[in-house]
Amino acid sequence: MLLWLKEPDKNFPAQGAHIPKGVNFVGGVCVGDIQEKAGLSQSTVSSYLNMMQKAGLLESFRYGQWTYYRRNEDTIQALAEEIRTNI
Amino acid sequence: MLLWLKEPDKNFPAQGAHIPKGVNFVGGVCVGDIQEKAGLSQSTVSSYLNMMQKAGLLESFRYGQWTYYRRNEDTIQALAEEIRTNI
DNA sequence: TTGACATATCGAGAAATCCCGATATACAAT
DNA sequence: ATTGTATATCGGGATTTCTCGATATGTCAA
Repeated sequence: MLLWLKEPDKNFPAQGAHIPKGVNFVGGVCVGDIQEKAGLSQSTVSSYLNMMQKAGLLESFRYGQWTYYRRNEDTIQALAEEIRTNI
Repeated sequence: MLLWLKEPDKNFPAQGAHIPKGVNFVGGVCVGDIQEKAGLSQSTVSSYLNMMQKAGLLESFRYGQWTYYRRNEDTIQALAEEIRTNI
């Protein structure tokens, strides 16, 4: 999922249909689309995304009944760097 | 264990008492010393080390009844780099 | 307010991983 | 040959992770 979210346009249908005007949350993908691509149950995908958000790897914004997730590049890169230097 | 093996001198007793003259395997630590430090059973540690060796993260050499393991920096660094660039 | 939809949470079975004791193997010293 | 020591392998119980269906929560539209 993390890798898919590197290229949302390539891996998911166009997003933002339910995002209100004036809001800026580029690169976010709603749970349903991620779930469909993953082929896992809705509950599984929802909880994975939630975990990754709590871990800081993703950030999420809710618009109405939709929740959009996108990568938090800062923490992802920090983690990658941490691994690379300390492993 | 991987991290301990970054600094064998610091984390383990002096090695090489059973390594024959003329052989060059610096930085290797025998299973028994790793097991003692880990506080896990002998079988567990042995199998972990074996797995890591099969995965390419460690290399091992046997001298008599002793097996010495040390880090394979090349593959470890390659893995780290792979993670950093593709995550 | 009711019904429909998107997502979140809960409880639990299936599968994988962790880790052990018992035993096998390999080598060294007697 | 036999014994002792270091490591490897095997079988299985305990724990954790994975994943699901059922249900709850929140939101929109009629």
